[in-house]
Parts: sequence; C-alpha cells; structure tokens
Amino acid sequence: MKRRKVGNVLGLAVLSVVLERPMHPYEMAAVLKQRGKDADLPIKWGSLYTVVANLEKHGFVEAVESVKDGGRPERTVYRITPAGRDEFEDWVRELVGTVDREPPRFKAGLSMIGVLGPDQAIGRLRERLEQLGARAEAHRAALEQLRPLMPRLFLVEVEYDLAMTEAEARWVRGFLEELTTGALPGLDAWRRYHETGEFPDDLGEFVER
Amino acid sequence: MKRRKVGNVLGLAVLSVVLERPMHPYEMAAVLKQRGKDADLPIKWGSLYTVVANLEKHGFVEAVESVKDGGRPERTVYRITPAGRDEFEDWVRELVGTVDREPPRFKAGLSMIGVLGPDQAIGRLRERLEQLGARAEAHRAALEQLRPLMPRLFLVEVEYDLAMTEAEARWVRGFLEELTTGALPGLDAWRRYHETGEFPDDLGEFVER
DNA sequence: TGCGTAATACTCGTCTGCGAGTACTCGTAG
DNA sequence: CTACGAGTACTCGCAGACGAGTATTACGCA
Repeated sequence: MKRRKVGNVLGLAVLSVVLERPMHPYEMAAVLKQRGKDADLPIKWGSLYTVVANLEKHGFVEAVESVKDGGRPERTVYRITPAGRDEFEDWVRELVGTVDREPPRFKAGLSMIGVLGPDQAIGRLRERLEQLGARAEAHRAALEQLRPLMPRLFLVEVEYDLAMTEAEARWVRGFLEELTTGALPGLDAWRRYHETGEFPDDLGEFVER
Repeated sequence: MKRRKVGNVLGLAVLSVVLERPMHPYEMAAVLKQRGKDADLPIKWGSLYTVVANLEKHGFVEAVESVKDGGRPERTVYRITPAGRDEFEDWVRELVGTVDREPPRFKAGLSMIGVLGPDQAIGRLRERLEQLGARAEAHRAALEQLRPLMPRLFLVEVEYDLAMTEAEARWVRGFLEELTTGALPGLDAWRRYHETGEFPDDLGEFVER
C-alpha cells in the first residue's frame, strides 16, 4: 500500500483548482473545462463526485458550507486543507520527477504490426502521419495565439506536447521511408508470410528475449 | 456504442498469442511474460480471466476442451475464431493508424509545475533526465543484443520507444537549460510567487483561450 | 406570454479492473 | 521420505470509474 490515497488524476486537477479558492464540484469541472484542461484530462461527470468524496475522506479537502442559492439544487462548497496542499505538491513532484511511462497504445500496435501486411501497414502509418501533422499544426497555432497573453511557464506543457508530436512524426516518417523504398530487411519475407500465412524457417527466436 | 466489444488491451495481447495455437489462460500469461510483452502491458491476473471470458462471450475465442492433466486443477483451453482473427487485425489497424493520445501524466505535471518553485522544478527535472537516460541506455543495449537474433520487424517497437525516450530527454534538457541559465522569461516572478505565495498583477489570462 | 432548449448540479446503478487469496502439485535438500 | 518453497491455475469480492438519467432554473425568441 505504497499507492496514493486518491489515485485518479482527476483528483489532481480538482486539487489544482480548489487551491485557488473554495468551490463546489460542478464549478471545478466548469473552471477546468474553461481553462482547456479537459483536453488533457477529459472530465468524467461520474468520477468527479466520487473523487471529491474520496479527497474529503482522506482529509485533503473539507466541506465549507452548503449553499441554497436561488432555487438551484443545493451545492456543497469544498476548501483545500493543509494536508491537501502537501498532497498536491507531492503529487506534482512525483509526476515531474519520475518517468512511469504508461505504455503508449501505439507501441502495442507496432509490436503486432506483422499481422497487417506491409501494404496495409504503410497505409495506416500514412494516416497516422497525417494526424500527427494536424496535431502539431494545431499546437503551433495555439502557441502563437497564446504566447502574447500568457507567461511562458503556462505554455510549457503545450511546447512539450508539440515536441513529442514532432518527434513521433519524424520517427514514423523514417520508418515509412524504409518500408516504401524497400530498405527494411526481410520485407519480402514479411509479404510472403502475410500472403501465404506461413513463416520462414527461423522460429528459434521465440524462446529468448 | 462505437466502442470495441472488449476494451481492455490485455484482450489484444490474448488474441495475439492465441492466434498461434490454442491455449489456456495461465499459459497465455506465461507466454506473454516470457516474450517480454509484460514490460509494455503488465499482466494483471485478475483481469486475465475476465477478459478471456469476455472474448468468449463475444465469440472471438471459444473453449476447445477442458483438460484434467495430471492432478492439476482443470484447465480450459481456448482457440481463436474467425471473428477473433478479424477483430484482432482490425484492432491493430486502429492502433497503428490513429493517434488517440492518452495524455501522458508528465504533461499534467508540467502544467502544474508552477507550484514547485523553480529550484525544486530543476531538481525534479534532473531526476527525470537521469531516468530517461537509463531507459534509453537499456533500450540500446537490448537492441544490440537482439538485433542478430530477430528480424528487424520484431524490434520496431523498441526502436520507436528509444526514439521517443531520446526525444523527451532532449526536450527536458533544453528546458532545464533555460531554467538554469535564467533564459526563461518570468523566472524571478515565478520565484517570488513561490516564496511569497502571491501573484504579480497579470491575472487577466484566465478567462480566455 | 408561452415554449423549447441550454445550463446547472448532481445521483444512481452497472460494469470492470484487479489485488489478494486458495488449493493443489512437483522438485529437492536435508 | 518428508517438509518446504516455488510454481501452477485459477476464484472472489470489493472499490472505482463512468454513462445515462433527473430535476430545476434561466433564457432566447416568436
């Protein structure tokens, strides 16, 4: 039980907003959304209330008041506690300081790319490349637009994302090059395997690693 | 309901092994583990049986026999169906062809790096850089060792991972550079904020984007 | 003034993921 | 020859995640 008391990243997001001022859950979601954080961490309504309740259970936030404002449903406003502040900082420290690498799904796909023939593989990789290009472009545009409005520090995540997107695009382009020019060794063996369904006779490679 | 009938990636892994020959769940896990796939997709025993059951429910695999071999607990052996084959290929196609980008936790950390002061940020980033270096090194070693034993095609995922790790390391190094040389604009405002806890007066940036 | 639609602020129940057990067996060191 | 630890092959139950629903109010507009 070395695990974080509240494991959901949404909890981190909640802490980050409630740090500024007390809020009720719905407002947290609204603020997060409006700041564009929901692009990185999609807000699930179902989880929000569970997560806030958990944060409360562990003493990271506490209920301040229950306002019956106008005729609207009753809202419970939460405030961050000192323990919550600590937890938040510590969490950020962990996130920044350690690479845990939840393995990207693309990697799983790559490791099984064999089942598609080379031709399908090429097609799919082209699609991916296109999407990566669009994503990079969108980030560049966002940066350009935001740069004059915000301190650099608040844009660093976008710069990072852009850098990584470009890196991936570069890699995919390189791999694609190898596939299309036929530079990748074993390309025809691959094609033969995919068409006939049978391996060449070099299967001894499974036992090791 | 556009979602995949069995959503868990572990399902993909199961399909990928059961494609070669019929197996019982425990054996699937063993094979996966022994091939080192468990580095990318940690096998959770709890999920394995649920996932296999689900695959069966949707007709992607079917039970072949229940062997009572020796005195061991009874094992149910599963075989892939044609539908399972299709599902598998389609899944791989999706994985390779579309970038869905489950947002890296590091990005979340970066977007909140403000709460750590610049000094702590620097420390943590140094740690990360070190870990990235180790990871890259490990991958390079693995590649060198495996290259003569396996066709290139089976190493492509590792090459990809290496490329991405290096890219991240490069980015972190660059950012760290800016922080340590003081090239990052607003660095002292940041330090002041962290020490005193109060913002400079430019808060108008929250409302837009 | 009446009506449809959007926004507000949740609640509920299902379904999944998975950690922690369980029970049996085999090899082997003493 | 027997006790013990490591492997084998699962089962169970709970905690969390999340979609879909609900009830109320505000607001545009014809």
